[in-house]
Amino acid sequence: MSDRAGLDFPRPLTTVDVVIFAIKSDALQVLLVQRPDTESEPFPGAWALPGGFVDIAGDRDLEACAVRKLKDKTGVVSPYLEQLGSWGSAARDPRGWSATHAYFALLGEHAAGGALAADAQWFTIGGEKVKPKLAFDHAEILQAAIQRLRAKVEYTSLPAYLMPPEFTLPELQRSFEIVLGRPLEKSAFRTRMLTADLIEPIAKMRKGPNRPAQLYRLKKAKAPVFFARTFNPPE
Amino acid sequence: MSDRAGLDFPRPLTTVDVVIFAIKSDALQVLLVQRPDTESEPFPGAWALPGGFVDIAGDRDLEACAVRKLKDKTGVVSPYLEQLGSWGSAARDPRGWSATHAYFALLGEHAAGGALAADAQWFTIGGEKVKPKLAFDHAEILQAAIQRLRAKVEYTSLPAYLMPPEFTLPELQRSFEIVLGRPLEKSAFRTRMLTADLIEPIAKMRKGPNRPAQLYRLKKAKAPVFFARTFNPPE
DNA sequence: CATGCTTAGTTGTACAGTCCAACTAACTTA
DNA sequence: TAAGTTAGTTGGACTGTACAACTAAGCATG
Repeated sequence: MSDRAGLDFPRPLTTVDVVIFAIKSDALQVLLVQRPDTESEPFPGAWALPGGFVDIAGDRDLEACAVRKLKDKTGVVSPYLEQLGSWGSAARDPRGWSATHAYFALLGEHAAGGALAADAQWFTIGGEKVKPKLAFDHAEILQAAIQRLRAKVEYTSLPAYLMPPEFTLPELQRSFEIVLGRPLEKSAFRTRMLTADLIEPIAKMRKGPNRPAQLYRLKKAKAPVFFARTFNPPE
Repeated sequence: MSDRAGLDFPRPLTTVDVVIFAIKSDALQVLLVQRPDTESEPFPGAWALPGGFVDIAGDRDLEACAVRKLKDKTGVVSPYLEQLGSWGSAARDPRGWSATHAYFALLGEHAAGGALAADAQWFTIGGEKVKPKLAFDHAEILQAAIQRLRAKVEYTSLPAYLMPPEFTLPELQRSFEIVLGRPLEKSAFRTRMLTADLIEPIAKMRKGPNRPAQLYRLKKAKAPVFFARTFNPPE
């Protein structure tokens, strides 16, 4: 049945979905969109990850489709976009066998504060899920994205993409802690960040109610940094 | 154009491809299949990764499709199968917009020594490629798989899946070195393997021309072990 | 003004695990 | 027996994480 000489066989429905993360209100949040509330649609009115069908006439490749769908809902281009994985089966969509190519994106604080499409909204992540029940297998995809992000935060600089353009080291540490859901040891964190080729100080301090803090910014065109060792796991 | 109310729009061709690794002749090898030598097929007679179209009537999900295609060519089920990623674009296949969901598999020495389908053959990997020019974008997929495998070998126990049922520690170390393409430090390697919950000694020694070596086997139903730290990078 | 509190930044020490050199153990060959 | 080889072990140096304790720099209060 596979590798048919002709191409006249049924093909899976093919979509791209994007898990878009940001830190808002001191919490990790994800962008969801509300599906149309019409009876002819699967999961009417339910919340889902942004995404939809691949347009083979307009999308050059999968990543271009992901970039398009992200921009449709947020109006911006993400500083970090990574392919998460794909899900495909007979069971995911009542309309028939379907597959999705999932990506996850990290939005900086300023980008995440902008206007959204009318059907889009930020939701706070609790554990490995959100409050609303999600359409399709999107809860599973969201969980996979959260697990992937958290695993990579243990040994990379990924949360730097969630920061505003200028930030202090304690603020950066806080972003790691929010994603991971646990405190990190300050001196090890500082050593890690200051010895990596990642950030540079700017000639400005953050004034607050206590001691002023040095402001930093990401170095130009910065790819994520990989560290040789993870933070120690929580007990 | 996306999220169309109806489903009467063109869909991408959808395939699953599997990068199957094994160690044979003291080298990392990958299984390739030769495409049909007919003019009506794209890349006639060229070597390609095992795979092909998703059969939406017979394949429950993407992974089932991958397992089927691996078994078609090798006759066995792999002890380790991991999703690698997906590639989809207008440019990969002259027949039209297509997407593939790629997996990589690790075959133990015994499984890799068995009979193959008539069109399949093992090829030695040099650097991040093989000698033959591959069909479609399979050279790119193979490169991604090799990079993924090597990156994960720095901090996991993955090469254990490439071993025969019984092995010595120096043999296990050799498998890591073959995949990584560089020597590893013996005492650190032994500490790593013996303190992980991965292998157990059996009541048998390997007799050879020098000192006898203790034989080990993988502990039952063993998921890969993750280590907190990578081996030090080569200079 | 002094004191206490808070957060920013720093420092010395302990620890786990990687690397290296050197060693002992167990075999084979000349 | 000596030399060579591989298997297995050990002490010390190194890296970077965690911890406790400290100094620095502000603010509020009495």
